[in-house]
This record gives sequence, C-alpha cells and structure tokens, in this order.
Amino acid sequence: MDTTQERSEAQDLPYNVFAKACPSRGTLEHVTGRWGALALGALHEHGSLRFNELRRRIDGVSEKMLSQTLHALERDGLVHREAQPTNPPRVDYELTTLGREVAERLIGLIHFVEGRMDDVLTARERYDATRGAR
Amino acid sequence: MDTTQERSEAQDLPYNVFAKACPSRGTLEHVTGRWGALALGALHEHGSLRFNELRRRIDGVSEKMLSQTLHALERDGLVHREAQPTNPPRVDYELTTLGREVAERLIGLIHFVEGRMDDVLTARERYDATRGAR
DNA sequence: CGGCATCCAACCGGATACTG
DNA sequence: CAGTATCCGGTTGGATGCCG
Repeated sequence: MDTTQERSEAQDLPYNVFAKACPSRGTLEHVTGRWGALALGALHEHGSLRFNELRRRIDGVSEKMLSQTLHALERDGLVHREAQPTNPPRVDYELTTLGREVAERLIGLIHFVEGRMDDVLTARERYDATRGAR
Repeated sequence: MDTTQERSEAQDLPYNVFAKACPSRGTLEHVTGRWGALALGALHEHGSLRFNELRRRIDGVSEKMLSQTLHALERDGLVHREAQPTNPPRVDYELTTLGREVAERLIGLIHFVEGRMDDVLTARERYDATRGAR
C-alpha cells in the first residue's frame, strides 16, 4: 500500500524513465548525476549559496562543471538563480519548491548510503576476497 | 591545506559524500549512475531477473554497461547474483536487503520526477524562451 | 566575483567478435 | 544464454585565459 502520493507498481503515467526516449530520463540524470546530486544536497542544507560558496562545499567540482550543472538544474526548474548587479557581482542560488521536494528525497538516499557505508565496505572486502585475486 | 570536511548540520557520521575522497561518493555514483539507478529500479519492481530480461527492461543499455553496472552493485552488496550451472546457463539477479532499502528510496525519487515532468518541461520552455533564442 | 571560450587528455560507452 | 575482450569514436571534464 502506498503511504505517499506516488505508486509503487507499474503505472500508466505518460513518462517512463525506463524508456530510452523519455525526457524523464534526462532530468533524472541531471538530478542524480555526479554533481547534480551534490549541488541539490548542498543547497538543501543551506537554503541559499553563492557560486563560490557552493564550489567550496562540493569538494572536487570544477568551475566549468558546477556552472554547467547549475544551468541544467535551473533549466529544469529545480534551482532559482538570482543575480545582483552589484560590483563585485553577487549571484545566489537556491532551490525552487519543486527542487526542494526532489532534494529531500535525494538527501534521504544520500544519508542512507552514508549510514550504511560500513556494510558496503564489508561487502566489497568479501567480494574482493573471493573473486578479486585474479 | 588539508580539506577538513566539516559537516554543516548533520550528524558526526564518519562518511561525508561532499568530501572528494569519501568512499560513499563512489557508492552513491554506482547507485544513482545512469544505469545503476535503472538496474536497481527494475530489480525492485520484479524481484528477480535474468541478465537478458534486465537488459530488455532497461531500454538502451548495452551488454557491456549492464554487466559492468551489475558487477559494481554486486560488489557493493546491493545485488545478489545467483548462477545455475545448467545448460544453457541461467543467472538470476535480485536485490539484497540493503539493496532493497536503497532501491525504495531511489524509486520514490524516480516516480516523483516522472510525476512532475510536466512542470519540468514547462520550466524548460520558459527558460528557453527567455534565454534560448540565440 | 561569477562566469564563458577554448584546448586537450582521459575515459565512458557502443559495436563487434569471441568463449563457455 | 551469459558473459569477456578488443577496438575506437564521442563525450566528459580539467586547465587555462579572458571578460563584465
């Protein structure tokens, strides 16, 4: 039974991420992609961040990739970009309502994975011990 | 300088996906990656699938990528692989308990995104209309 | 500060061929 | 059927330089 608004079984929704041509697949990739997930996560924990604040929070992201990532998320309506014409320029990024809902689910996943990493690492050791020695 | 990864607000978990070197980042990428997310999703909806069944369900995945993806998920302890020494060979894949918990959160995210694609597409049109005409 | 343009290396990933 | 191995083209993504 469903505790939330989305169904757990097959659906007659017009969008299906398992279909190659479905636009939802692209959006899912923006959301779950290497940098997209971290950008949404960081913005969710902070409400609003400037470009370089965001960059510092996401260890390892390049300027180019962060810029690209934010554009994709903005275009999909998940992130709002607010530029102030001051000098030096100041640009703030924050989640939209839709973005916040997506980010909440993402954060749940991220925290769950972080919380189970010991299990994952143990599984890896067992896997490598049995199969890895080649 | 050392990249001291302070967690902004969350608990003092030893793993922090925002840190470049944290192993949780790799696992998150396996889980949310282009094919990892769809493999977990498909297995969650079906319980158990053979290699080519899985391949057919995930429109567009190549044999190589699916194989690679399944290995990574198996190594992380999210997917269980069961090979039967019959002829022709039969190999079943299914989620582990941990994998099922991960998949549930992922599915929630996927269905949410699918359910909001109209909003996303509308946002894209607005974005392209204001900036895109160049 | 907050970007975009360009160059270029790395690797991702598809097609193909082959094996058990 | 369930893969592995190899090739190789396209994309990703880092480094650098420049601009408002």
